[in-house]
Amino acid sequence: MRHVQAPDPLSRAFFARSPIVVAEALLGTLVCHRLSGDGLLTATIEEVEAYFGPADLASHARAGRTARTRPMFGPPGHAYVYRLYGVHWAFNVVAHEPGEDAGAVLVRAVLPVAGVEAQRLRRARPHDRVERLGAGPGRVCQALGITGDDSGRDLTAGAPLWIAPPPFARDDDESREVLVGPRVNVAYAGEWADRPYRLGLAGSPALSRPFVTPSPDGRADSRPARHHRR
DNA sequence: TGATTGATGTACT
DNA sequence: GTACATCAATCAC
Repeated sequence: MRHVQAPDPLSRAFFARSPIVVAEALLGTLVCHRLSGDGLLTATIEEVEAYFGPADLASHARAGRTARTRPMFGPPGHAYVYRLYGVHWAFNVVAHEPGEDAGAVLVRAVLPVAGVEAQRLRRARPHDRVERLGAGPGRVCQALGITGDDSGRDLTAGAPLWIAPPPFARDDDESREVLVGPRVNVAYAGEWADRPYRLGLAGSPALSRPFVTPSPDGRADSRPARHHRR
């Protein structure tokens, strides 16, 4: 396999902003995981969700600081990994402004870049198309080999797990356009369930599911919500 | 000490 | 479209 120069990690300051700002900034960036045996696995972030502090009824921080959620209340730029439905892992990046107590960005979908075959073999369904290997929070962790052991890890310190700036220019396609919608499966969160905190790259083949915005009459709109160009 | 609950994915009809 | 695996964290006694 071709040797790949490991890119530098994003700085602490990148993550020390509002979760929704960090969420949008993370689109197109590169998750890097160096694993003994598989070498360097990388994938671009295609879809994210922002979660705020205790006031956000959809956020794990709503219950306050617990053993599980401790990383969310810690310094920005660390990983928060938790078990979902007792089956899957989900990968978050801790992000909040200085002075705020908690916040994180859930990585819902990635597109494998380096170590694609290794990522394929890690998946329960290795026959999936590359574009679908990381299309969902659980799939992200399976493909990249991220587990609960990584929770609390500093993502700004480089190997073994870090996030690097976008590796590709996206000037000439519509992937720079950002889709916006409500977060997935947080209906229990009252008014917070409807807030537009799910972001994705328009035209990405790796989205976990389509973006659909509710229209004022309550029916689903057939067109995805469009955001400004970046 | 026991019961419920998910920021889901996969297999199956 | 529906069923269900599978379990840590959390909450109700």
